[in-house]
Amino acid sequence: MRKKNTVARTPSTTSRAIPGAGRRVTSYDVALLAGVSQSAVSRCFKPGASISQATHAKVMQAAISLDYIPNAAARSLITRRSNLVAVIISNLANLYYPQVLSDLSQQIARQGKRLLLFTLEREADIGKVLCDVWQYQVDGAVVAACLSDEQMAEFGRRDVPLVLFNRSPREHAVHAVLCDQAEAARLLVSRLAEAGHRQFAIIDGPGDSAVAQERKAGMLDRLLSLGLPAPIVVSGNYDYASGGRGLRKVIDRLGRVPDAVICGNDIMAIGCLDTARHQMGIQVPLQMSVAGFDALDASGWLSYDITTLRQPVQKMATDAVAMLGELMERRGGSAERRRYCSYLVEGSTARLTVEQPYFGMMAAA
Amino acid sequence: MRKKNTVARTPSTTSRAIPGAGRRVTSYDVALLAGVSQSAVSRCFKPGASISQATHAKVMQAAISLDYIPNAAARSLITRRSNLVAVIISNLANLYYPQVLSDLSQQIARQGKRLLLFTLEREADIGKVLCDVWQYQVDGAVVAACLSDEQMAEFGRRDVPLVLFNRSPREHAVHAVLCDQAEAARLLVSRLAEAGHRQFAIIDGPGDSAVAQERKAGMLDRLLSLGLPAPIVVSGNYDYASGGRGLRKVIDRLGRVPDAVICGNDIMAIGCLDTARHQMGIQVPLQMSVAGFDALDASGWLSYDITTLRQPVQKMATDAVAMLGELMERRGGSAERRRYCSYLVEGSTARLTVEQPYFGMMAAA
DNA sequence: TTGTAAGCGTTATCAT
DNA sequence: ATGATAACGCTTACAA
Repeated sequence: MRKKNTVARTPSTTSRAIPGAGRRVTSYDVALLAGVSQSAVSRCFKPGASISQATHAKVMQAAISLDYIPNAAARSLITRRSNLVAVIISNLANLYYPQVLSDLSQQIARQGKRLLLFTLEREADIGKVLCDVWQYQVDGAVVAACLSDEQMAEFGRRDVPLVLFNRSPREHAVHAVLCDQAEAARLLVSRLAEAGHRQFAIIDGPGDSAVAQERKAGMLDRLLSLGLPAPIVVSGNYDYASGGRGLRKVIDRLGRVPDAVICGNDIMAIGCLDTARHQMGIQVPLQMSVAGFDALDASGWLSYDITTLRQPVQKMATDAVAMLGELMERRGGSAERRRYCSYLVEGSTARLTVEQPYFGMMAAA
Repeated sequence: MRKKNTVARTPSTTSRAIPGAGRRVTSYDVALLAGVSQSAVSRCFKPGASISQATHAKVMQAAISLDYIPNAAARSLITRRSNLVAVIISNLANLYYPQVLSDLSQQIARQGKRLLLFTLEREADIGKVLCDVWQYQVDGAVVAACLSDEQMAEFGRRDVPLVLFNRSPREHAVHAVLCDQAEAARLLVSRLAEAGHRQFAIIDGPGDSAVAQERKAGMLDRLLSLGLPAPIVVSGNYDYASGGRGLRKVIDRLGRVPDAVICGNDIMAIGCLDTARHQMGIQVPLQMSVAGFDALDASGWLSYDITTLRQPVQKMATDAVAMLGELMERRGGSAERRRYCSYLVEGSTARLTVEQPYFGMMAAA
């Protein structure tokens, strides 16, 4: 019955109803040419299989002359491993941290896996995407987007190892690498408060960014516990323009320049800074401090030198894939949640130490 | 014989030698539960197959209750379509144009395909990557990296539609979307020359960037044909620091400030500009013009407002996938090469018009 | 070490 | 409209 298969494979049978292509080269073709069995061919492509030098050579020669490459679909059907890793990332995250995707890609390749990429225009699209993920029987997934509890549970049910990237799962049994955004935000507020800032303003990130919500929550939390006046909170959407717009709204609402503006990310901080300096003539940091989050490359440029919080994103990406790798090898293992700390990059857009009083007076004048 | 399969699928057979997972849910399980044949189940998941309402409902209900999702590997084995599109992109390109990857991803998803991503640390890695591409039987590929003629030919031999992104194939029969880098560079040089710049300097991109080479060639070409003095050429690697370093080298070699510095991309232009203004006290554009390529978001920020050339990358990405889509539908079609023009963004870092003489004198003073 | 044969989970081609 | 049944191209016992 398989014989029939072998016969059907002679070059004479050319006409096929398949739309485009001429027949594909299979391991049978190679076997025929090399004068060995099909399984011998298969073994030649399996590292560490028992094969004699002689046949290996014959097979490889035949394979090369036919341009033969094993078919991953057929292989994964029988081995039940696709060697695919899904990466699900929101568009936002990709645009602001292109480095992350590059790192994930490198690390996944290093593990001998391929990367199936899904980007989300809106986080709400994740349902459809997951359906694709299941179809392709990925061996694991790194997700930098919001999953519902039910969605996380489905990974468990389908035995697909999952590592969340920068999302804190409510559900306990989920692996994650994450940066404590709220704690970072608290740290920043504390440092600014110590340096004497009292009236804060927050230019918040978009509502569908989990990271933005955590940052805001951390700020509000610490401001409250320090007994400082309620901050002005305006919303932005992480882009340059909303930094400038946000600052204008803040000043409008407050009737004056706040002591410190904390922006949900560095892009907005840069926008805010540019508007303050170039359009409103505000001296930063003398009259007002500006701080952001992320420590982008641009944040360190001479024209900005933003005071910001750096997340070790590269390390996080590397570790996420390493974690996933272990999960894929020996499935199971207890849920691990690896936390990373942001650290403060003390740029020059915020006063972080108490000035001599008269300096402060002069600046205000 | 298939019967055996059906039997083997009763819940009683639980023990399997497969490492981790319990048995997967297959269409046989669904068929059994719904009380129909396996092929009926298959048809239910094929859009536009002939199925009665009644059975469709029964099957879907069973499928949902079992969490059944068709297996893409098995499907692609028989249909000879993986519904995968490979995207091969150099790390460089991804970091500087994250938008491109996002756009490609969206468009590929819109065509009902999934994106298999390969990023290249070095362009030399492409050989290994291609091997993976063949294994996974992708339906098509978008490549933003350098391919040898032989490599392009292999796409043809294997009947995998290919669209090059921003690489001009020497080979004729290859589809591509590209931006004429050399022409853009010539345009820029001409405009600067018209405005009176004579001594040019070039801060070149890295040697393994095809785009950088084309840009440089275009500049040199036009400078020569205009009979202008030979430019100082120093090499950079597309990052911020090499912009500043490049400027210092240029001034070192020239013994004075050049009339115009053209940088291989905007990041270097920004670095050059920052160093000129903040560290060397050079007035831009009064004493020296600075220009770049790409029109990044950052190039438009108030602190910079770089004079630069914009490539319609978003449109290019969209069109590349559209082209690929057509190729995948009705295979074949004549090789199309879609060219796009860069257009000049007249920022404020370069003089583009002839100043009144005495203004020029004042500036120099 | 090698060959034989039984799947892996689908879709496609037939009859019915 | 539905159900048998034969591929698809591979890996992996098992036997030789």
